[in-house]
Amino acid sequence: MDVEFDELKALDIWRRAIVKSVRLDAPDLSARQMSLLLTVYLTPPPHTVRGLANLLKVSKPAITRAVNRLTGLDMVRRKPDPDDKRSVLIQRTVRGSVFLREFGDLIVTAAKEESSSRDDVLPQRY
Amino acid sequence: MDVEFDELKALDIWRRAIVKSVRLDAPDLSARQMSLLLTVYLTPPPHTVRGLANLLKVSKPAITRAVNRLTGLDMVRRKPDPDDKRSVLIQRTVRGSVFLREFGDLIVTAAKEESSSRDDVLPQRY
DNA sequence: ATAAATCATTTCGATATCGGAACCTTAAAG
DNA sequence: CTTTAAGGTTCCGATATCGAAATGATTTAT
Repeated sequence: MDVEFDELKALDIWRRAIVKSVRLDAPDLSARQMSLLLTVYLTPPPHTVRGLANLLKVSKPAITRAVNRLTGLDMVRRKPDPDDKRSVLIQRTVRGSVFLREFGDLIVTAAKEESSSRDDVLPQRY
Repeated sequence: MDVEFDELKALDIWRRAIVKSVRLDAPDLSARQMSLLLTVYLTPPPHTVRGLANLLKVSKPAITRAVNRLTGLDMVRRKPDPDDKRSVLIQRTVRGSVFLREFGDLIVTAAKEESSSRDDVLPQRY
């Protein structure tokens, strides 16, 4: 019961945050892309294609594609590894930091609102 | 200061949850698709294409596409509106409920983990 | 009854992503 | 030195999604 209540609350915070993000016309990132972005920003470097593929349990080409997308958005960047010229380090960017800062703020705001105002949830016709 | 800390904590919970979801090979939903799914499950019906488009501030064809995807996954279903034959109601399914239940559990679990070990995992700045 | 507005989908050409195999470069092993 | 392994990208055909305009079906307004 308590668990179910927590789950519902958690899901609702998640909903509020992601709905706001979509409404703000943020880049429409997939779960893979978002998980990669968050990993690069919130876990200790170095981050490599191989390492991210293992962590997320997806193929290396899938990581390459996600990095391509995020690089196109200037949210991460590739840096050749000086110690192993086969390897590429995935690093942060200013834009990525800004995006995640704002996204974090959306979550915090959503958590604070937490079922106080229901203005934005009511369907149109009533 | 406190705000930044909360944001970081929130982002890290988000990271843990979404990384786990990706690792579990859950459907790779986009932000739009996830926001639509959560809205259908957590806000009061009825849900229509038009209403969802207004709520998420995206075009109606974008909603149609997202509903197509989620329908293919059997996570929502279309039901013709008996009162207005132009309209289509987007409704829940068993599979969608199960998915969100599990996803909610991932968030709750991530939130519990977070409070225990954070210093080891988080970088100094983001 | 006719015209206008509404709801959702379809179409269009273009781009993005899919999984998996093949590829290239570099590093390590023999 | 040659061979094998590792790291990452590119290729392949196929599918998915993009925004914008057009379409079909139904409802509302004149």
